[in-house]
Amino acid sequence: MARQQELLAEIRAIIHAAPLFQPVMPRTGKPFSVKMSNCGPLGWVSDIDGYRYQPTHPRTGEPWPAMPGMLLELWREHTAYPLPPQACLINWYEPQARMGLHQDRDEEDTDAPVLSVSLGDRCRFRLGTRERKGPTHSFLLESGEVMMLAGANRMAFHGVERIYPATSTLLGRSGRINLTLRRVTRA
DNA sequence: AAGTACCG
DNA sequence: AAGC
Repeated sequence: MARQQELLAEIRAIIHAAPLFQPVMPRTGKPFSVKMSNCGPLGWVSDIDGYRYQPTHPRTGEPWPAMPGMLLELWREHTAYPLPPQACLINWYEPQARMGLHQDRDEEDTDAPVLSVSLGDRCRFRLGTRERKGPTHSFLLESGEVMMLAGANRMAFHGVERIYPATSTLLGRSGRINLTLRRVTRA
């Protein structure tokens, strides 16, 4: 719990420097229901032109804040990957926010696992296979849980079906923060 | 046309 | 209403 509070404080400082932005779907411009920011040398963004990783914030033009040491440690402890993560995507879910089924496929390095940390309210998470219409199952994810998508699951479709408001007091209000650590380039 | 981090 |  104290570790979660400590991590949350780091994330709040990051969001202060690199404000949450509202991504939109490529081509259609439809806004996502989640808000995003990033830390680390690269950040994931989505706008009318497409999905990509870039070194700067789309609105401020500033480099993303540094990745907190705690996250680098988590990566080292949980993945046995030789290279450090380059991007930490911060997804902010208001209670009504969702994330449709998708794959994380904008990374060159698809051997590196994807590591996710949940903070705040519980959510129902859905995990499938590498095929969009493959079978899926869903389960609860709660504050403090660390989930790794590796091996056969690295390219699995996944999404967030629902947030359960007021199921955690960590944030001081309803909502969920998900941190997703990724290695982007190969070397 | 597929495909889809949108949508129902 | 979720789970699909």
